[in-house]
Amino acid sequence: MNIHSLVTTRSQLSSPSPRPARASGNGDKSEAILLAALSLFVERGFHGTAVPEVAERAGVGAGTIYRYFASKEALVNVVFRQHKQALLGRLLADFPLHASTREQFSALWRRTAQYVAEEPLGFSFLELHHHSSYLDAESLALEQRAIQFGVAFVETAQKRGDLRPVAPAILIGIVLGAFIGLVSKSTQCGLTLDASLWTVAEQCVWEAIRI
Amino acid sequence: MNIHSLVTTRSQLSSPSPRPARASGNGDKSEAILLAALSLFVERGFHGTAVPEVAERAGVGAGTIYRYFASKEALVNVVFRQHKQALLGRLLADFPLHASTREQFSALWRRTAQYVAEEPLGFSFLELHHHSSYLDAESLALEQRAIQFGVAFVETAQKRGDLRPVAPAILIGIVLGAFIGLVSKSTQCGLTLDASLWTVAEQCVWEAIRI
Amino acid sequence: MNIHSLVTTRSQLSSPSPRPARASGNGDKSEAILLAALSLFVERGFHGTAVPEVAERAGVGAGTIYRYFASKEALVNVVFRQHKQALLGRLLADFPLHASTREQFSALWRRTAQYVAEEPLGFSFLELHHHSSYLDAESLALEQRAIQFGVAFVETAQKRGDLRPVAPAILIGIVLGAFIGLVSKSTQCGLTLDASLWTVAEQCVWEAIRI
Amino acid sequence: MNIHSLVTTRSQLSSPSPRPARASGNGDKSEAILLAALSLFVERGFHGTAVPEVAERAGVGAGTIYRYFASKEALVNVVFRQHKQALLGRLLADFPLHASTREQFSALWRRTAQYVAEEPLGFSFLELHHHSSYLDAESLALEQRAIQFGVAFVETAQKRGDLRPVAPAILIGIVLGAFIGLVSKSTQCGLTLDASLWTVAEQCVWEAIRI
DNA sequence: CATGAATGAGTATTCATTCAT
DNA sequence: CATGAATGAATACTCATTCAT
Repeated sequence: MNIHSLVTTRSQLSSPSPRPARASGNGDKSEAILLAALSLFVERGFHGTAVPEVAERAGVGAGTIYRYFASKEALVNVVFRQHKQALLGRLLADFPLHASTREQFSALWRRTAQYVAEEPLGFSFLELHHHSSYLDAESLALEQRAIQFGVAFVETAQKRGDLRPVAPAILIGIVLGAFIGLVSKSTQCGLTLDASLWTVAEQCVWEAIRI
Repeated sequence: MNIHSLVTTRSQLSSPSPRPARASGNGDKSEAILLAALSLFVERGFHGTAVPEVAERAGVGAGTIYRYFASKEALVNVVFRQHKQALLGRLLADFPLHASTREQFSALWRRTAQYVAEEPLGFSFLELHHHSSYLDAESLALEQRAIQFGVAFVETAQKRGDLRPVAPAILIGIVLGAFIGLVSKSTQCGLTLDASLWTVAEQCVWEAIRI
Repeated sequence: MNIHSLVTTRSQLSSPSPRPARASGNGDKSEAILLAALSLFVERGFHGTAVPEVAERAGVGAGTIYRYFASKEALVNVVFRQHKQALLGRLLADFPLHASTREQFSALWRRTAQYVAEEPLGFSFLELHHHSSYLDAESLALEQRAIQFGVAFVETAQKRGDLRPVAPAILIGIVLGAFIGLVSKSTQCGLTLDASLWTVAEQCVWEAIRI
Repeated sequence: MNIHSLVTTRSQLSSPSPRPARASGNGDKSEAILLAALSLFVERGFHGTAVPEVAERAGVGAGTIYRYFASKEALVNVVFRQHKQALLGRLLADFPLHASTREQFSALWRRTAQYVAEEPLGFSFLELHHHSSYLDAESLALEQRAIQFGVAFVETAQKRGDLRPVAPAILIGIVLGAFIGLVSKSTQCGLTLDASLWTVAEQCVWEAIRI
């Protein structure tokens, strides 16, 4: 699969917050539950979070959660997909297919940084936690799509001779890992990542992978 | 605190596996429990792991765990310190204080890679999981020592003019993150990290931080 | 503190059984749990009673107990206070402050006998068991009030020259002990304590303490 | 059964402490276990006491207890019988069969007081705890013998016209209860029961039952 | 639809008892 | 004999899920 086809197959990738309100208006409750679940999962992890806690933080009854989600596991999977899709959507939307690799890299980097700024909890949940014990097939498939996109980007760039000729997984691991480590460490140290720091960091990581 | 004093204060940092066998031989049970706990914590996380599961995988009775560890929390802290100390011990042992920054970086990179090769579960546990909800004071202090060492290394190298002049947390985040991302991604993709891949990756990440 | 002030400070002393039913009706469950706990604590003591046993006898799920009581210890303290208050309430209600010592003694004796007749389990629990290992501050304070009342009664009567001039604790120990021994022994022997036996016993014990 | 036959059937009633040492000398361990068990049962009750605690206080291994006693229940029954027999032995030994009722009562009262002074833990265990949930047939039989002795004493005295003509259980309950209440209350209040207090109390209780 | 009381399977932990040394 | 490490059944308590209101 090449990068072109991945970018244009943008089915059902939507951002979480400005979701089109359903006529019934119960999207409010569902959204409140998803938000409460997200923040608790980030704080205490999936197994460390009790469903009644989610209900309380969402301001709904415990039973209500089960009107919107079949189980605690179903809930965490919706949270996962909601945010994975939001991030992936941003990366793919109007992806500059014909720009230089450096410009493409910069676009990906800045879009992800933007996502971190706007959805810090979403990013923390997606990237700072281990999901292996509860993701279902649909979530895993979504994750696969994201990986394929990364691989396609790297392979295309390598063919152009812009990136080091090593296994894409290596480069992706380094870049994504560096990004996550950056966010995580600066949060840990109370360091605010402003535009200039993001730019410096982008330059650093670009140096790691470029030829 | 400078890097010299940190490196020479190498109190009680020992590797986990070749622990000096006690005459009584009951270290066996304790070790089996620690090993079982480690692998389960890696698979399912602390909160997702039940004590009886640990007992079963260790091949001991559930009650036996409490002869060696006061509680599930005490157990996870021993696991944490055991491996954090092992890793930190390797990094600090005979650290080449008078070598060039590049050589020091290489030593740290290869020693950590060596640790990953020998104790993959230990590394996964240490770096791929969120420990904030259960670490006790002693474990946090140990973690602090590791961070101080990293900061001291970076600051020393920056004074020498060898590393980019940005907040140490940024560089540490990038390097450590890249390392973790590399390990995690290659595991995910079934890619074996051999010596040459480690060397390439080291070169990549060095390019990210050097001036 | 004198007997007059104790008797008129009759705050929140209520009898357990005819508790004003709440509209919601969940007092039923709570009451069933308290009743089941009471009977089991009498039979086997606090430490000899398992929470699931209480649940089963109350006809509720084990978890339900924890919706009404924070812990097994909280439960036993509510049981204790419920019955201690009921007994103390009966003793203090409209206490004949201006009657003769003999009449006051008779009132106390008959009121306690009445309580035994109506709440035999409550009395057994209160007086036939050692509570020291689990009573909380509130329960101990209540117990203290009961003791103060007894001491005040004895001291007042001694000043009037109606009771033997020995330490109140001695007289209280004898009277209360005799009452308890009487109840306990007659239960043991299958002897029903009817009105005439109560009257005889009262006369006996009065002879023990009067001048 | 009359009092004469009971007093002369003094089979196997022995005092606990100066037990004839067995040749093997392991009576020491057994005795240490019984002593430790006694003090713990008094402090925390049977169900609140763990066997390893008994072992530790006795200064023996946990397994050793099971060389002397078949189970925790067997142990508590031996403790019970040991002390019940000791008390009963004192009461029956050289009982003044031909003295006046008043003198006989005084003997019983003072002998029991003496027992309290010498074996306070034994008395506390026997009389201040509920044993119904673990006593075996042999212990219950011993208890029956004690009761029969009391009944025989009362009936004999009643025939002589010295005690009130009410059911013996009533009088026994009052006397025994008063004795226990006295000990218990004075302990509670930190009051030392000296010879004169014992004498006063005896006079009080005698007044309760005499004609 | 929404609720939250009720539940029982599941959790961490304790403890009476056994048995290899 | 004496031990104490080992155990697993039992305990107090939690929590995902259901269902009557």
